[in-house]
Amino acid sequence: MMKANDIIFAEAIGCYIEIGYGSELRCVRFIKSKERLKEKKTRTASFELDEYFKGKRTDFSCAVDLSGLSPFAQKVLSEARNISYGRTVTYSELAERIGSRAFRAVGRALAINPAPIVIPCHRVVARNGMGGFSAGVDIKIRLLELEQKMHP
DNA sequence: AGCAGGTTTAGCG
DNA sequence: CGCTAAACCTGCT
Repeated sequence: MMKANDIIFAEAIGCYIEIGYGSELRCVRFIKSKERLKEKKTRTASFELDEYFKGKRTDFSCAVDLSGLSPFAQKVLSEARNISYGRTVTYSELAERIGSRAFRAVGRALAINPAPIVIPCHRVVARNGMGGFSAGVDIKIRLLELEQKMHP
């Protein structure tokens, strides 16, 4: 299928989400726009994300296109997908799950995550608290709060 | 080779 | 208890 972009508004975190499609889901990114954008949903992933932000969905059916990433990064990201809704894991724990002690490299792999949320990199936190987030820690916090609220 | 990264842990003040 | 400093791996220049 050819490439296309959808846009949805995530009320829970107060910003727009752009979803890029290739042959599979290719990327997800956050848009902090003041202007009102027009929503566009042409694929299932868009609807699923929309439901997610309303707290009605806890998992995604779509595959993510990880080609182009290093084998290590692919391992990290696919393992990250196994983290269940409302749960958090530390960087070092995620590293152990893929049979490595490279917690720091894990952070690096998560930082280049092409599709946040679908690949729940926001559920990976530092041992002493929050850790970072490529799109801004504020968004990470909002996401975790959303999941906390639906999964007490 | 060398450096920096979404860390971690130990060690000192 | 809060802060600095060294260490663990991987990916880019």
